[in-house]
Amino acid sequence: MPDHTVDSCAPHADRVEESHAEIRAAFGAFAGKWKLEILWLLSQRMHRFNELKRAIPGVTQHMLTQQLRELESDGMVRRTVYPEIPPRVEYEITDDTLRLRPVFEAIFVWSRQRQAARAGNDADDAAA
Amino acid sequence: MPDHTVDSCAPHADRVEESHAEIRAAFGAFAGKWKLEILWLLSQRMHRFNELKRAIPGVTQHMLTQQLRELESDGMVRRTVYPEIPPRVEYEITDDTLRLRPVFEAIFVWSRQRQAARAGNDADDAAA
DNA sequence: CTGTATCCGTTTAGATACTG
DNA sequence: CAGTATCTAAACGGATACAG
Repeated sequence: MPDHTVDSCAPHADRVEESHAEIRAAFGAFAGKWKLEILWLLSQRMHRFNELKRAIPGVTQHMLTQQLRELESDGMVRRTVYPEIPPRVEYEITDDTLRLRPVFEAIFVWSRQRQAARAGNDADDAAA
Repeated sequence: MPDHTVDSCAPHADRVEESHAEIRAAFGAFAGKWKLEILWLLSQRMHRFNELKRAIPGVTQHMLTQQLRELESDGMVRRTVYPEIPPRVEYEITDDTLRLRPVFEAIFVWSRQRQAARAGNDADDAAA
């Protein structure tokens, strides 16, 4: 999708500065040690609280609750409480975070290219 | 590049677990408050130390040095020292980080969709 | 210019106990 | 099950001063 809000003849420096502000804002939305991992898990499917806790080795209840609350107030995650015994709380992504899937896919591609490049370098080293 | 190490008829859960390990590793590579922003700036062009410092409002010399050293030892950034007076140090991306550009572009797309969705919701709210 | 060293406050993290 | 509350320790981050 081309950007028709900006004159495409504008000097490159303007676009870079605008991009810088944008990317800072975007990065801020998922800054936090566990947020990307939480969002990635939720982009696969809905999770209950303890499901997330088990799925993320190393996270504590304390931090998981905190990060989930921040994601919720940023509109990145929807929290649904079922008033049952025992209690059930489900976490889902919102439309905003569903659109993060291409980002995760791009990260996958990068990660695999990086591993392949390293394997290639290792092979070169071994051959040399 | 398809994954031929795994039977493509394998249950979905296997792929998800494999993906989880991959994405954790990938996230770890640019975990750190300033790393994504540094990598994004360097993906545009080479920067000198103080250029980066000026370009990243809020970063301190301390943290910038630390994060650059970590990125360097992870092979994400190349550091070149010119033994001149005054000293000159240049930071460039490596091939590994050049391939992060699609990730940044995906983040841009997401960021703009998010803003557009919010503007749309605001318009809906106003119209209702 | 490009750092390093130090001090200090904030954030993160882990452990434990307790609640609806 | 899904949290909250509290305490403590460690890691992170920022300000300042100093150095090659």
